[in-house]
Amino acid sequence: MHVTANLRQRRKEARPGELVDAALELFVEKGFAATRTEEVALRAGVSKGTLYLYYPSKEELLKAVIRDRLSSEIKAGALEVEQYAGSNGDLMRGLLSQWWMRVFDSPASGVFKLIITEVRNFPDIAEFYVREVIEPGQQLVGAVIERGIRSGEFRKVNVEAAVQSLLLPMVMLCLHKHSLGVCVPVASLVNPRDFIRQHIDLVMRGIENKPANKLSKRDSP
Amino acid sequence: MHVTANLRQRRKEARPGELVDAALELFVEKGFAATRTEEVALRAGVSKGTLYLYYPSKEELLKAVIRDRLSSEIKAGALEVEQYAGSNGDLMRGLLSQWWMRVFDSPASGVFKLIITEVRNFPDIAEFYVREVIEPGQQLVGAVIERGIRSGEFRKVNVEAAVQSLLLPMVMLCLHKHSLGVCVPVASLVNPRDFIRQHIDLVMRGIENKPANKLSKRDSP
DNA sequence: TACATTAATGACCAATCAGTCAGTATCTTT
DNA sequence: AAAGATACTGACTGATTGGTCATTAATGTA
Repeated sequence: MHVTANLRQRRKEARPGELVDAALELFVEKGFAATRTEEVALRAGVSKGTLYLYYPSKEELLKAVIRDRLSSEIKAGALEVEQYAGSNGDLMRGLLSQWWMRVFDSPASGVFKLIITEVRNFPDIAEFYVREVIEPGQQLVGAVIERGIRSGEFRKVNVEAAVQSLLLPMVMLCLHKHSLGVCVPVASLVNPRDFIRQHIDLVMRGIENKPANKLSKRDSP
Repeated sequence: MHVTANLRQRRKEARPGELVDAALELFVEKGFAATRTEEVALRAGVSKGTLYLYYPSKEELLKAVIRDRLSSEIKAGALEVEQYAGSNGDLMRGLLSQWWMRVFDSPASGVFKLIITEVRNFPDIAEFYVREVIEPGQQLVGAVIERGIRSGEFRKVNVEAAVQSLLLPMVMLCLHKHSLGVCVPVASLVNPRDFIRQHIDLVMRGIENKPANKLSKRDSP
């Protein structure tokens, strides 16, 4: 017989992470207001009471979700830029593909949807998000563009605008993945993997100072 | 004296539109689940009972909002393309700025947020939206690009990808307007008006076949 | 084994809210 | 002016759910 089925376990360390994982899934899936706290607890394998042992309210749980799942994704890649030595065009291509592969297929991509949907009801999340994600991200990409302009590799484009042109479609695909993409296969809209490569090529061609080459160069060592 | 203050009015024709307007505002503002039906009724200037006289349930109200506020915005502009005579580059610039001015400052921009946030809970909205908005929109922009390619004015880019690169940032700004933009002045992120102009220029430069300004190109025009 | 500590539970409560309906006010017709 | 038709109202209800807390059980300690 399954005595283990209703075995009560004490795992103080593991609970917060499991609760936050479950909450992220459900908040992204159904929205904050439509998600019941008991559902979150159940998916995390505990009872509702236990959830309130670790988080004082549903709202605090939401804030924990956003803080935890973002902080892990922010820090990576800033060093990457400082250390890189090749051309700024290649650096940019590498930086964006890297970011894309790390974020799009991870649960972190859901945080974007969470922000868009919930930030208006919880304004202090906005301040955190702008400070911790938007500004560092724009800074990073903008710095590469500026370096490219100074070196003559890039045209004198408006840096802020170019940053948006590069990043917004990528963020938008993350949103689609968790909304329309669930109902209609995303592939029928665009294949994310192919699109990102072509998008970067297209916009970078608008930024770079090269004469119009007809072929992309794939001939490095 | 203001007897008119609590004057009961019978305006069968005007109610549905007013209810849908109020619902769009509130659903975009607070989300579908967090909006109370009585709040919608009050903002529309009627009682809750009246709302249920015109819409059988909250969910049907949501579907009416999306259908009504989109159908008005879809039809415009398809003719515009057929009739235009100038260069495809100028046509595209005109088409996108036109769309942008019509949508961004109108309540219709909120529908994008509504779709992203609620479509997962109401999958039949997805099918409608893809058929009525996404596909016609992509078709339209894609057709201009294809015409430009055939005429030699544009490079042989991947049409679907180029469409996304052009449109997704514009949609994303509509989303921001109704989420982060309310908390943090959008201007501090980007000025939408300036950005759109520069965005179109940047991406179109990646699409068009012109030589890069001063630098030489291989073959003659 | 007996006792102390505390992680985990789930029945419970108070508040909220979608949807109803018996009744009221306004308009139309005669 | 009276009667009939109907747009409108708002108090009410049943169901749901965020949050609580007395109780239970797992673990550590002697």
